[in-house]
Amino acid sequence: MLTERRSQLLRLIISEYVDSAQPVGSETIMRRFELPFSAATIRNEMARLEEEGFISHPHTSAGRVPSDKGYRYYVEALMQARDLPAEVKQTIRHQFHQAGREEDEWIQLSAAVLARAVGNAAVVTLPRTAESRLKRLELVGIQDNAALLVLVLQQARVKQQVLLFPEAVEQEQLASIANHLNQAFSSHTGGEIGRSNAQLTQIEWHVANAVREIMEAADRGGYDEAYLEGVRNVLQKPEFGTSEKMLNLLEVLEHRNLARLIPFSQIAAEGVTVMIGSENDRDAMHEYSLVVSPYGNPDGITGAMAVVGPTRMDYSQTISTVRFIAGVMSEMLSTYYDEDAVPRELDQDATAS
Amino acid sequence: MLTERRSQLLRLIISEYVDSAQPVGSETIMRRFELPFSAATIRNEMARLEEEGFISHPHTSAGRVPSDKGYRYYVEALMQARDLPAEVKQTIRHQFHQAGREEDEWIQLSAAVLARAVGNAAVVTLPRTAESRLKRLELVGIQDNAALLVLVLQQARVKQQVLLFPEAVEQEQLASIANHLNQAFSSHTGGEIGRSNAQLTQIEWHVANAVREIMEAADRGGYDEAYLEGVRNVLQKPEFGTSEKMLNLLEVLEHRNLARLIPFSQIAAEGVTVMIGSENDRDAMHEYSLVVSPYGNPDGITGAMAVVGPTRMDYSQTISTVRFIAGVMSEMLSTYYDEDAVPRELDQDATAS
DNA sequence: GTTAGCACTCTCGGGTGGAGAGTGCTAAAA
DNA sequence: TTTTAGCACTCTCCACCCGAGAGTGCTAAC
Repeated sequence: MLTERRSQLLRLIISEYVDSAQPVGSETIMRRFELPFSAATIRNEMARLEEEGFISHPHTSAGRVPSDKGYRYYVEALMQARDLPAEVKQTIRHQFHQAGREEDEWIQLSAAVLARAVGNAAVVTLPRTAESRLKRLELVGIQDNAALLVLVLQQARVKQQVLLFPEAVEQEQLASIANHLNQAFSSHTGGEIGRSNAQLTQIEWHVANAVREIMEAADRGGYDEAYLEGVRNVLQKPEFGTSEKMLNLLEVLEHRNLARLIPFSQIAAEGVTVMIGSENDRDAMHEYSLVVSPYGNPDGITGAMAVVGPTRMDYSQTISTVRFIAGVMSEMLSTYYDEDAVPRELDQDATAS
Repeated sequence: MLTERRSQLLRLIISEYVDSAQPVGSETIMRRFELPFSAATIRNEMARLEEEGFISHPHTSAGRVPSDKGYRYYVEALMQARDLPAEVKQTIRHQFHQAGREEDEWIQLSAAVLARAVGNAAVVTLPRTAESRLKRLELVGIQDNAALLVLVLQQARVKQQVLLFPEAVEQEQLASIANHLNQAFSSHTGGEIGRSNAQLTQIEWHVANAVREIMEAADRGGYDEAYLEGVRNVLQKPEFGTSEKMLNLLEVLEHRNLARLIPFSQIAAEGVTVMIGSENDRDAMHEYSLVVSPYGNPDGITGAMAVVGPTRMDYSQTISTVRFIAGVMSEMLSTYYDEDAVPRELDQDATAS
């Protein structure tokens, strides 16, 4: 494909450009890396690299800049995937140990940790199952004709909604409704609840309907919810000289778009996927790269995390970091939320204080 | 204080500057408003207004720009507080009716609605009580030695946390623990739970301790949580020509700082408070104004909402909008969450289907 | 008190011109 | 055949200047 020397040269160009954000010239690179041949030779090689599309010229008399194809070749063939240093791992783990109490909180924390570790923006979706199942529901009266409906779904997700009744309902009656519905619908999916023909009073049917709606919305929502951190990391980079470019990026990272940012259909079921510049279908992303990884149990509860930054990024370090953090999160997920992590049968042996 | 004519002139200058974002000159304003005196007269008046600090000069030969003091005078004395047009109110109300199911969701929605209505950024804090009281707790097993603790607090707030036990605990036992703790602690505050000397088993004590921690964290957290929308509205305004200024604003609006943005100690308990530029203690806010209002029941559950934008903003329209939306939200809050809205006694008369 | 006239000040945009960086080509050296 | 030195050429960037335009402040007349 490429001669050894040209490969190495490409590697150096990328490394230098990632550092300096300046187009790199033949002279510069020769001095910087004390290469054993002259600038002229490098110019010849660069001309070839450019012919083949690995680097390009912003304008005639400027240095060279890696193209998307160049970065792609680098990621596939040149980059050595080095492991993170032990102390970095330690630091990251430590930050996770201060994780908040609620799921939302620690997902958000993970986005912040990732963003800081790679110096770019990070998006982390909430972990989801294919179809949620009801574990328990609870009705708590808050007014004569209003109650808070709390659903506990599998994998420790909690949903809540205020229900209004056409007439006053007493606390006792709420308890009995909850009781009945728990018996009827425990471990059912939203769809199953809809199709069920359990005997229900009118008011129970009203509640069951709300339960179904919430669960279906949760499933439909799927990866809608995600946390974004570190936008300022990206915006501070030299590529954002003009406020126009900043606004563009901010538009891409709008709250409403976050979930669409991650191309779920195109990422591997496991491991890190890299999408460089125009490899991404979305036009607005053509100047940015995405380093994505799913996390969680491959056939259970999963989410995805992504680093977003200019195509000029340290892919090696970013990939290692994403891989590591995805691992840590998968671990935490099975420790805390995965019901299959420890077989249920062990229950029998257990004693309680 | 100011002669009538100077007042009116100030009003026109502000109105023109808010529109155009350009320093306004004597000629411009004369032509624009067809004033019955000449530019020279206006220049004389402007010189006086400047002497007294209501307007200023960016540089010698530029037009005039309102100062913070000028805006302040405008807000106090010149601005007519006009009501929002009925159809705008209707539109806003309509947007609220599509409100989400969970409290977080509709607070976030309200921030988006406010931001759009005023064309600036908006921050809305979650509504809080002074001290939360436990309404009900629930333990749902998710692994042999882990359970999800769900707390329902007054005002329909829900908190959740995964609890790990030193040994396996069966579902029945969880139910009995929950039962016992519900009896002991229902309608208690976190502090009261801590001081209680109820008879508890070791594992119950473990759970009660977690409950206390969560509740105290929730109270301490207070206004920590807030939603921000419409940053791009602000960033698109002409005052943000340089990316530097954009970064400054983004820093102020960082997620972690949101709650500190609202100077709770300095806002009125009711009605709209306006803080213009350097009236705000925070240096970073000297170029921005804040239009703040609390919402909710004055002595019950309350939150605050604020509009953030450059000092050059349409104060009249912004104030009206904030006032109106705060009203709508207070209304919704008492409809859905305020337990005192309808006296409990009515319960007696109610019948249920 | 108001106005016209006018000199003055400052910004902004366009144009110019050199410095600097880097290229591509050619011809000689290895 | 590959590598290198030399050199003309190109393009950007920055500093500088200049004139147009907008607006002011002052003065003197109405």
